[in-house]
Amino acid sequence: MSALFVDIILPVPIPQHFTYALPDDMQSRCEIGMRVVVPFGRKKFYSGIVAAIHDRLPDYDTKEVQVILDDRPVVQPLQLDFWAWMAEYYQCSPGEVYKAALPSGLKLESETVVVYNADYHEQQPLSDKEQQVADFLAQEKQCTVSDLSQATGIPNVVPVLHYLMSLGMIFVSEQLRESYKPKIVQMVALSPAVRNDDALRKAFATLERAPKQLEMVMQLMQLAGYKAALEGAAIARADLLAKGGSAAQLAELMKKGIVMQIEKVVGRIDTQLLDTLEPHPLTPVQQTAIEQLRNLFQTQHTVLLHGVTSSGKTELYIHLIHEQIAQGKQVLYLLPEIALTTQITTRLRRHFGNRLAIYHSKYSDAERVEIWNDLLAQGNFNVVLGARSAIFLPFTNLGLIIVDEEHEPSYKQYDPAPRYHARDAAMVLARLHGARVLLGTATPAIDTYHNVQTGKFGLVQLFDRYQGILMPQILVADVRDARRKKQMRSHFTPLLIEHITRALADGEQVILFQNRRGFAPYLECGQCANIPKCDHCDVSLTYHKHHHILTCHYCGATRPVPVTCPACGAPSIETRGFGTEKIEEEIKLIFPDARVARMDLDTARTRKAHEQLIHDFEQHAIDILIGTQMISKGLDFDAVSLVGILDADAMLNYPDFRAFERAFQLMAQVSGRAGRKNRQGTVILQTTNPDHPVIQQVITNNFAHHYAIQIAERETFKYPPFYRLINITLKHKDQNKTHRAADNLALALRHLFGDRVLGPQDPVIARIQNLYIRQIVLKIEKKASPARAKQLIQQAIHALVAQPEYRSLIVQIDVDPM
DNA sequence: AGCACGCCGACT
DNA sequence: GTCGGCGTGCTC
Repeated sequence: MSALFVDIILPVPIPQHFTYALPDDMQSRCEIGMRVVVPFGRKKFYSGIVAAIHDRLPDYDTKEVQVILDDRPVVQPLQLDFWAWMAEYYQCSPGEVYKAALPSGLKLESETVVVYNADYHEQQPLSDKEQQVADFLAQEKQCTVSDLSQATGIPNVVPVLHYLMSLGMIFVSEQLRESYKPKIVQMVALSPAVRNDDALRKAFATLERAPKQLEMVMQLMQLAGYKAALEGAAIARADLLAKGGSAAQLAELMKKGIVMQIEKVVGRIDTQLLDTLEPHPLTPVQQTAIEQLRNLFQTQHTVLLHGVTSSGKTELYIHLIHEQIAQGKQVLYLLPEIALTTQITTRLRRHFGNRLAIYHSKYSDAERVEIWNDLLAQGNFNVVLGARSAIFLPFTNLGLIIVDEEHEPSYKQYDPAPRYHARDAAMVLARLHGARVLLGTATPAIDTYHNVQTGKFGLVQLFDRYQGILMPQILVADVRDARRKKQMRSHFTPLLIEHITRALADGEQVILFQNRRGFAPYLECGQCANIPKCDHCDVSLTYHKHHHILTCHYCGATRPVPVTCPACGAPSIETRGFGTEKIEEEIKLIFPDARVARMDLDTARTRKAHEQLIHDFEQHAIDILIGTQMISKGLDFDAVSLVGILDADAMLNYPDFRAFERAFQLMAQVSGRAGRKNRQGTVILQTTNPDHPVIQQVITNNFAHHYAIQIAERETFKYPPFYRLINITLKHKDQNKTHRAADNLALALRHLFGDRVLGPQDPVIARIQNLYIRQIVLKIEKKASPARAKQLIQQAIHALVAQPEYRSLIVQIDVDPM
């Protein structure tokens, strides 16, 4: 047998595979896609993925594969192709894709464990720190380095360990810890020896003077069923003890050999069969739509379903999923994280029962591992409802990918790499599977709609609201006018106040939208106009009144609120601007009898808190809900008659070529929350600029006009979808170096790309966490080869960081930035 | 990304 | 004098 080597993907941001020798005895067992444990660096061990097996001897010394962890691949060849595409397209390392793709329970990493040497008896004089560590270890026998550091309170404990190791007092070893643990339930059954009538009778006789124990055996047999119990059926120990009786009695029964305890591995995911609903019959309009979809999918890979809110898109999805399942295919249903609420999950659960897996960040990692393994084994699941990371699951037979709320910018991952767009990646994934993609939204992304216009995507429209719900009427409240007439009550126009009052009087619910959390975006000294800024970032600090603290929304740093101005000493610190917290406070003052709640990142951080708020609002325990864009997604409420958009201007004044697109989407989406059966909802849009084209487009619900204006601008100013953007971000803690490096790189790129290079320029926030930031943007023609462009960019970056001066420069590439 | 090596400031 | 800060270089 010739020597074999394996190329391994390791979870490090180094743009290559690592080649290891495969020991002879592993050669027959090793397959592509399996996990192996390999040594990496001076001491660490990692689990990596076998990407290739070959016999090409590398020109460096190889280390050996230590263990093969799996007896079948956990990553399939098709997935590895997908990973390779992603690493290439989004310009990151294979290891970064691996890190994003696998649930952490399947990624192992070694940890240094310190072991106390029991044979060590020498007395050496030790320093305080050394004595402290020695005492702790003498007691604990062994401990991880991080636990040791925490227990002793010594931040840098490694040098101490080095010294104690040289004395022979301790050893260190690298241990892999398996973070995924199958869930085990203790079960109780009759011992084999008593599993016949005769033996059981005799056993009962011995329990004559232990009535409690006898009773427990009877309980066991009742719970398991008499006949089944005799065949060895087991019941959960916890269930048995819940019927009364003590652990001591159970222990006694085990000692007598009458019952036995068994460990059973159970899934965390509820797989019991549920009664599932048949799909509801479709309305004629929906029926037409679904037929159009089926026809288009004959010829198109991707179809856009452009349907207004409440037009029954979800019902169409459910029908299509049923069709796919009937054909033995799998379906992936993607939603942005914030839209994955219980409302949608319970609805799908009712239809697909235990065939539906839900995969997103608020589920535990152990659950994610189980979903992964189930799909790999082609077990229960054939529908996955998930956030963007669900595209990495090991599908075997994908027939359809639904990307709902297709326009959502949160489908793009920004940090850490891979900076992928789940919608675009889903289309690549679908091609690999020969599957179709359905994009759904009420407000298509400009890029997507352009693909429809050019015939790349099919289009199905659904403009009738379900069950006769009317589109809301949208009214503009002119803030500038109200201010001039001194009619504003804090941040509310008379029109908004009037409508809130009426809605409350009619027992209806109100949603107020303000896309900014906290109390006030910044503080300002009334005397000298000084604004408290973050020490590490170039942003003003946001005032959070509830916690009475100033927070930086970029690095999370907090500071106490100054009583007097730090610059001039005047006691005249004033709040400026307004966030959800301030709106909440003011609404409570104006409507003291209304039940008011706030939903933003601060109040809905956990899944529980989020669901509680939604539940309370559904149950009408809340009259007025104030929220950020969190409220614009995935929520359908029946009794919302009024939606207030408090500050439309903030969205329009954002310096980004997609600002108008996003403002339109947000306002249209939020407006979609208004409206109820049999009655028209109202949206009040507060702005200082009622004539702004985007405001007009929202009022008239005129997507076509919005698209026409936007697409013309994109073409004129060379933006997507006509050009492909690549953002290059440079970061360095020295401002001068950041600037010089950026100028250098821009110059080099101009030689290659000419005036397709923009900048360098300061990003909106020019310093985050003490790193100064510059940005270069490249606009590449759509027809040009992106691979070639990326290759040239990489070369230019390599040449730059090869200069000693720019060694610690951080360079990030963001392909198709949002 | 980790991790170790190596060179300069604030403490015994 | 050293303890310990983080700049720098390397990982098959």
